[in-house]
Amino acid sequence: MNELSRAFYITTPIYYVNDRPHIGHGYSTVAADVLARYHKLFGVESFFLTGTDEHSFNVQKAAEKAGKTPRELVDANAQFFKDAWKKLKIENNYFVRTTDERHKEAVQRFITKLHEATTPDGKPAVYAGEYKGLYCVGCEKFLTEKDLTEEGLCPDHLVEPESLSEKNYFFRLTSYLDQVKELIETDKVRILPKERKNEVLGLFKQGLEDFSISREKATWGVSIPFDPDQKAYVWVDALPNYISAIGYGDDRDTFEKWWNGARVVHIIGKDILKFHAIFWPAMLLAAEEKPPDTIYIHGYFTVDGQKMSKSLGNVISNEELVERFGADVSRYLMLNMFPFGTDGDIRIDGFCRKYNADLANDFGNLVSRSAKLTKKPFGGKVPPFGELTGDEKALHESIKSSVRKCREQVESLNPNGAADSFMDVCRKLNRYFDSQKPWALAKQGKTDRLGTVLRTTLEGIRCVSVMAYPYMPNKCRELREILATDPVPKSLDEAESLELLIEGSEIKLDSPLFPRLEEPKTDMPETDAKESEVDNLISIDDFARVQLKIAEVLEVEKVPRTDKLIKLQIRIGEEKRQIVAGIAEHYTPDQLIGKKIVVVTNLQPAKLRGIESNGMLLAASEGDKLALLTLDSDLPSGATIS
RNA sequence: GGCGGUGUAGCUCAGUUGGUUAGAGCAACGGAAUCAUAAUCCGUGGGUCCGGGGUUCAAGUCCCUGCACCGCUACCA
Repeated sequence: MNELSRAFYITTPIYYVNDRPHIGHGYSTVAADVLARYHKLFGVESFFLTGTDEHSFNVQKAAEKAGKTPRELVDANAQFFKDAWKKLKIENNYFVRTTDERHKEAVQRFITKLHEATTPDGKPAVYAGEYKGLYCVGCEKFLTEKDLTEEGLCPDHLVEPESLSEKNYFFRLTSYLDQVKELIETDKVRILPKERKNEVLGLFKQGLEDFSISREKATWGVSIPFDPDQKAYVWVDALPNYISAIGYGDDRDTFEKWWNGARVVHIIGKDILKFHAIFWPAMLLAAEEKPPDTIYIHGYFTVDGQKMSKSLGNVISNEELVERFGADVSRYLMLNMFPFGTDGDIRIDGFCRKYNADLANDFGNLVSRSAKLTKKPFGGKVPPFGELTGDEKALHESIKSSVRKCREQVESLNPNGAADSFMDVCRKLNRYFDSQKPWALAKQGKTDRLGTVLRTTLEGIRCVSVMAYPYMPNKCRELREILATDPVPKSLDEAESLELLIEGSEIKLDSPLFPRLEEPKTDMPETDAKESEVDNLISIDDFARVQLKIAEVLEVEKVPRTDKLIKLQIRIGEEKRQIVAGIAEHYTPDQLIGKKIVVVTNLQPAKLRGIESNGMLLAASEGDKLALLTLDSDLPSGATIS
């Protein structure tokens, strides 16, 4: 395959506008930016799209709460993302917002196409239906029983969903499943990394249903053209951003160029895999457009083994990282702490260590040591070549092979591999430098040979400045200015030559390119715990709504054929109740009988595995440990907690 | 419980269609060197390639089985 022979269109997900950008968003965005910049450096025409997802009931709600119009809110929030990307030196070609008129028109056009479409088995692709279900306001979606936690709550928001029924339009996904499955099996739609392809194919086995593309109650959204009372629902609104941004609705030539003429790559996180790998290609088939070529699912990271979350207060923002390391280094570190496509853990001291090992020691120090040696014998100027030996020729070949590797790795969408390729060159240069002992040559007065060695090394560094440019555009520009060459490399080909520096031009190195950092134990980018607490504040009235009481456990029995569920008969004062809890992995029935526990008593009843649960017991957990809340000293059951 | 995945040096991982002394980066240790940002270079890993069984002239690599962890998902292919 030679994917580098055609234009390149890469996208990130559009980020939900109510979120604040953190390094999770940064990760996707930097990855896409680096890949896009590499393609440009390879001479491949590229288009890089990112943006924000701005419709939803929650946006409407948040705006009301903030006393703003939705428009004001999304304008302000979208700006946070734009600012973050600016700081990270993201060079997107376009920033799509789902509230753009242009996008909305494209969505309407897309929905109209779907509405007019007939499925392969001769049915309308879109039909009206009644949707009954459990609706979580937070998720702004209907949940199925199986989505819920053991307590019957939405797993993301931990609130009980409402029972709701409304008229919706549905997309007849089931009629396209065979086609989509084949696209994936045959890699016409390539799912990377390949383990993810299996996961998607597994979803087909489980069975998929038609999905709803509209909502009746929403007001902040795109109207359904053939039924303006309905608004487009998330997937049919969000996914078309990939085509609206390149002219699906209003510029067919541009659309042709980037959608049909380019290699279309969606970079996504695993949470939206199903929608991108299955829903999106199916809708595109119905709308008579081609599916994307590649969907790359990157990993998530945890911070010190824990999921990044507002409530844990361990969210790292892009700004914090940039403040500490600068944009370029942040870009390099974000992407290279662990392999692309797998989950990884970020440790508190990991960034510094990686920075010192790669950039300060291998890269920056190489620049310093070679530049310094040109000072005396050559007056700090680029020395001329003398006669080349086998060592220089071998080095040159070796660099060329690293450049090839760089190209291959980018072609297979692996930014880590590209970083490896230029770090390899740094190591090769350090090795070459050591083996030639230029400092000894200087003492021996072998100026001719010394010049050759230094020149070769400097040329090699220039090669690195080309290969690393997509990662660290500013640092590389700085380095190229030090080397007195064009600040911006024109093509990766420049990395294959060892004779592009201008002899006699001055090398201007005043301070280390990547100064070494102390490795602090704990003061990595500080988390915004304070801020998240402020965000989470509730009033005393809110708290008072939750009724907590002491209960005594009377009988306990494990719910058969479940891993976690346990059924408890409890006594609250004189009242007896049954509750179900997901603690079987941590407590045996015997351990629980007779215990005094804390129970939420005014929770809506829920059915778990068909067993009614009237309340929720309180327990604390961290990682895989869990402990019940009990009493410090004895009180009768039924006692209230406040 | 089902399906899928993973289990290789202290850590993160590579290991092609089974074939000579199992590799890389980081960390550690020893040495060299001293141009450099206490940076660099060289050397060092008695690793049961998770355990057990099997196929084979030959298995980290294939088959069976047990265990552990992860992902998706739950009366279910």
